[in-house]
Amino acid sequence: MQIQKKLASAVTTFLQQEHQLHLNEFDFQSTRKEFDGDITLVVFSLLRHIKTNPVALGNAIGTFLKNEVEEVTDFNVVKGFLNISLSDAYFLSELHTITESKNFGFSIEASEKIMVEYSSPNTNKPLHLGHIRNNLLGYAVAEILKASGKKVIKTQIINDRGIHICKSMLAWQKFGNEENPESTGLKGDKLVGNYYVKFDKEYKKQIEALQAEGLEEKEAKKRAPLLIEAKQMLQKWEQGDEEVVALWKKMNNWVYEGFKETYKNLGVDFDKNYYESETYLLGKDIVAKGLEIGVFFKKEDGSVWIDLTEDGLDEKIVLRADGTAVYMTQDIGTAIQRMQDFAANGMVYTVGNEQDYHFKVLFLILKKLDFAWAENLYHLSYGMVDLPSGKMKSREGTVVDADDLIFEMTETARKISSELGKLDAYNEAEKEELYQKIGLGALKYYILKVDPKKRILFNPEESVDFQGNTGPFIQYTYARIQSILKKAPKSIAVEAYIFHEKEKALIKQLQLYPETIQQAASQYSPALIANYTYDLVKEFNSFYQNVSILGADKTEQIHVRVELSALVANVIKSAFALLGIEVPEQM
RNA sequence: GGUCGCGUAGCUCAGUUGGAUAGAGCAUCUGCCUUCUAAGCAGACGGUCACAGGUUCGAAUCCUGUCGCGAUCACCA
Repeated sequence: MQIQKKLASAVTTFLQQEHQLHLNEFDFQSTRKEFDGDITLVVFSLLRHIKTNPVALGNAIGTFLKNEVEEVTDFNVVKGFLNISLSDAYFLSELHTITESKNFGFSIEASEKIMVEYSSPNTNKPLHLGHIRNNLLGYAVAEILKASGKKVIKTQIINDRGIHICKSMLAWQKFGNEENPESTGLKGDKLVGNYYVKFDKEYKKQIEALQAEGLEEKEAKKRAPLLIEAKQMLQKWEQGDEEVVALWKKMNNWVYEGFKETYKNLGVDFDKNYYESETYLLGKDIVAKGLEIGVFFKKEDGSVWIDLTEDGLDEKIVLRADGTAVYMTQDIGTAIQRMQDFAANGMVYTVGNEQDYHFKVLFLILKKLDFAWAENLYHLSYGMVDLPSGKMKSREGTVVDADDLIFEMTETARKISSELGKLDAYNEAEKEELYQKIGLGALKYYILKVDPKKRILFNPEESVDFQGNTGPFIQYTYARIQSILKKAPKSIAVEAYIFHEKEKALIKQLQLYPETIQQAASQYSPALIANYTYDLVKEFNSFYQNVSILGADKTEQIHVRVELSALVANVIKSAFALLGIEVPEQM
C-alpha cells in the first residue's frame, strides 16, 4: 500500500531527526474497529531501540505525522498503539485509483511458468468427493497463480494401467454379458466402477471358500483364482496382447466419457493430459544414469535404491529387482518429461497428504539428480475428506459420488429458490442454469474455504448450508449489487466528499485484494481468497443495510456509493472466478 | 515405535513475518421487510485457544515436553 510507505518514510525521518536512529521497517496494521483511526503503527517494537515511554513516543510520532503527511488528519495513542486517521481526500483518490485500474488485484504476467497437476484419477472407478476437493483445489490454485503473475499449465496424469484396472476388466469379461453404457444407460465410469466392486465381491467369496478348505487368510488371498487371473491379464497387457489391449481401450474410453461429463459439470479443465500407460516406463533411463553417477546404488538382488538416511529419511527403492518400474520410477520420469515438454520453472502437485512422504522423497531425488527446477516443486498436500463413519472406500460403497453430490446441490438450490420465489423474470432454462450456479457455488465454497491441509468431515445427513458464510450468500450480494447498478444514474466525477465510516471500511477492504492474491499464491491457499471475499461481502451488506445508496440525500453520495458498490461487485466476481465459482445477475 | 500434520465457542471454521478486550457462520434467543432483493441486517448467549512449562514489554501464534486424533514408514499406487 502506497500510504504505508509514505508513513514509514516519515517515521524514518522522525527517528533520524529526533533519535539519530536509522530504521526503515515498521509494524503497521489496520486499526481495529473499536478504536478511532484507519491505520495503526505498533510503537512497542520501537522500544527495543529507544528506551522511552511508548505513549510519549506515540504522541511524538503522531504529532510529526500530522504535520508532515498531508493525508494524516488526526491520531490517538492507546498504550503502545498509534492510531492514525486519514483524510477524505485520500479515500476519494484511492477509490478512483481502484476504479481506474484494469484487472484490479492481478499482477502483470511474468515469464515464470508453473505446471499445476491435479485430479489424476484411476480409470477403474468414478470420481468421488475426495476428487472434488482435489479438483477444486488444483483448479483454484492454478487460477490464483495466474492472477499472481505466473504462466500456468494445468495437467493431470491419468492412472490408466495396473492391476486395479485389470480387476474391473476381468470382472466385466466374466460377469458383464457384454454390457455397455448404451445398453445400460449408465455413465461409463459408473459402469466400470460397478465391475471393480464386483471383482472385490467375488474375490472375497473365493478367499472365504479357500479358508473353509483350511488355508490361512494370507495364503488364500494369494491363491484366489480371480487374483491370479488378474495378474495374468496385467502381464498380457504389458506384452501387448491384442485382445486385452482392445478391452482395456474400450473400457477406458467409457470411463473417459464419464469423467469428461463430471469435469464439465465441475467446471475444471486441463491443458495437457499425461497417461500412465505412456509414462510408466519413463524414468528407467534416469535411474540407470543416476546409478552411474552414484546417486543410486544396487543391492545384491539387482534392485536399485537411494539412501536418504543422511537427510533423515530411509532407503527408498527406485527400481525393482526384476527391472520393472515402481511408482517412484515413473514419477521421476514424468517430472522430467514434463519439464522437457513445457520448459516450466516449477511444478505443483495436488495430491492428498497420505503421500507426503512420497513427494518428500521424489523432490529430494530430483535435487540429488541435479535438476535446477527441483527447487521449485511443491506438493499441495491436502487433508482427506472423511465421513462420520470414517474413510471413504470405493470397494465398500461408502463413497459420496461426485455426480450425485453435484446433482443434490443443484436440487437444494432449486428447492430454496422456489420457496423464495424471486425468479419470475427468468425462463426455465435460465432458472436451471442459476440452480447449477448456486448449488455448485455452495459446494465449492464449502470445500475451498477450509485450509487445504486440514481434513474435512463431510456429513451427508446435514446438507451444505446456503446461509451465513457460504457461496450463495456471496453470490446473493453480487446479485443485489447488480440490481442497484441497473437502476443507477450515469456516473459523474466527484471532486470532494465526506466519507461515511462504512464507506471507508469498504475501501480499506478493497485495498487488501491485491496482497490477498499474492498471499494466496505464495501459500497455495484458495481459503485465503474465500475468507477475504467473505469479509468484503459482510462489510458490504452492513453498508447496504445501514446506508441508503440510490436514495441518498446528496447526488455525490449516490455516485460514490454506486461506484463503491460496482467495485465490490467486480471484486466478488473476480475473486470467485479464482475459486471457479460463477456469480448470478439475479437470484 | 520413528516421522509428518492437526487440536480455538455445542457444531463448522477464521485468526500468516508474535500486538489492543481471541472473531465469523450454524444452532438457541430478541428486534428489523410501506425505502436499493430479508439467501440479508442489528443485537444477546456462548472460550482454561488440548495440557504443562519456557522465551519477552507482549504468545492461540515461537521453543520443549505430555495427551488426543489422523496420515505415513511396501520390490502398492
